Amino acid sequence: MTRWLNSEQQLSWRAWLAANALITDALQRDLQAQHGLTLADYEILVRLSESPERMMRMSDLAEQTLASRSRLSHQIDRLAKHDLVLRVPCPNDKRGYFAVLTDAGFALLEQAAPDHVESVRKHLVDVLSPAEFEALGRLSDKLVQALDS
Amino acid sequence: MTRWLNSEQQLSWRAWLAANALITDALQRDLQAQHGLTLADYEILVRLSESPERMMRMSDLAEQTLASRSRLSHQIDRLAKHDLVLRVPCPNDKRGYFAVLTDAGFALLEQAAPDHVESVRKHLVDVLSPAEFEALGRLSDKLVQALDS
DNA sequence: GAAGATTGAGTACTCAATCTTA
DNA sequence: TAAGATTGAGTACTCAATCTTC
Repeated sequence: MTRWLNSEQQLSWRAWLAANALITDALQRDLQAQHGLTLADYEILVRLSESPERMMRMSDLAEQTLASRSRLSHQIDRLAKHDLVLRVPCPNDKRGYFAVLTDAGFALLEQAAPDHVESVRKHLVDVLSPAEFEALGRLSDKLVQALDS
Repeated sequence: MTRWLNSEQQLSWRAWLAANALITDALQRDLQAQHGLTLADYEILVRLSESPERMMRMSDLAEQTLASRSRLSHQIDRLAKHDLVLRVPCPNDKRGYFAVLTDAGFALLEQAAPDHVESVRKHLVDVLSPAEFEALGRLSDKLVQALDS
């Protein structure tokens, strides 16, 4: 027997869907218009910039950015074509590669970051009170934990 | 001067991003594997099924499903190719078209709906307490309201 | 045989240009 | 000129197949 959602749950569910789609689109539009990057591109640059030597193994990067390996591979192709990242073979494991952030990539990230933070604040963080935003974070984290198992 | 996010806000922000991506992917995977539909396809079928005569103007449908007109047009092409929807010219406004849910489309939706609800419960609704899920809905709704203005 | 990573074909989305009627 | 809707070209993602090294 199907346990349908009641009408309040329906509304919550649709609000969640809509918030996701609208905010993601808004952030993506800003980032694209201002710096020619997709959100996924931006995430990659951020992760690399936070890593030692500004490099990460392809598989680790895929995992952290929630992308499939295949998708990441195509994405790195595109970023490499614009000289924002570089592929370097791994000396220890000859199957592996590192993606390395170039100086140009780092420079672009430094340019984009303030605008992106502003955009995240405008569409998400500053729309809620600090307590509300924290609550949203806690709920989101709970959902993530559940999915990882 | 850029107002960066503090480290707690960073964590909340990343949790929100991750929850979005993971849950959307999980729902999409289930729907695709079980019924060969994307989430966007499903939304279209739902909206049509809830409308009088099971039909809607293309522009209204685009607005409700948060798609661009161009994207909706391509999507309806694909759904029409599988005989799940149908295009019908609007008699009052000769510029306009209706998308109409076919019997086959309705039947597929009836098949898919129970599985999809189960999937939504499993990955989202039932992971949280009723109060938590309601809170998530309220916060999401607040975000949506803000974006609409 | 399994893990790291890439490839190509098919599918889906975006953006600007276009067509038609209001 | 605006609005409703579509089109096609370019770009991005998915899935299964492949290659290489472990």
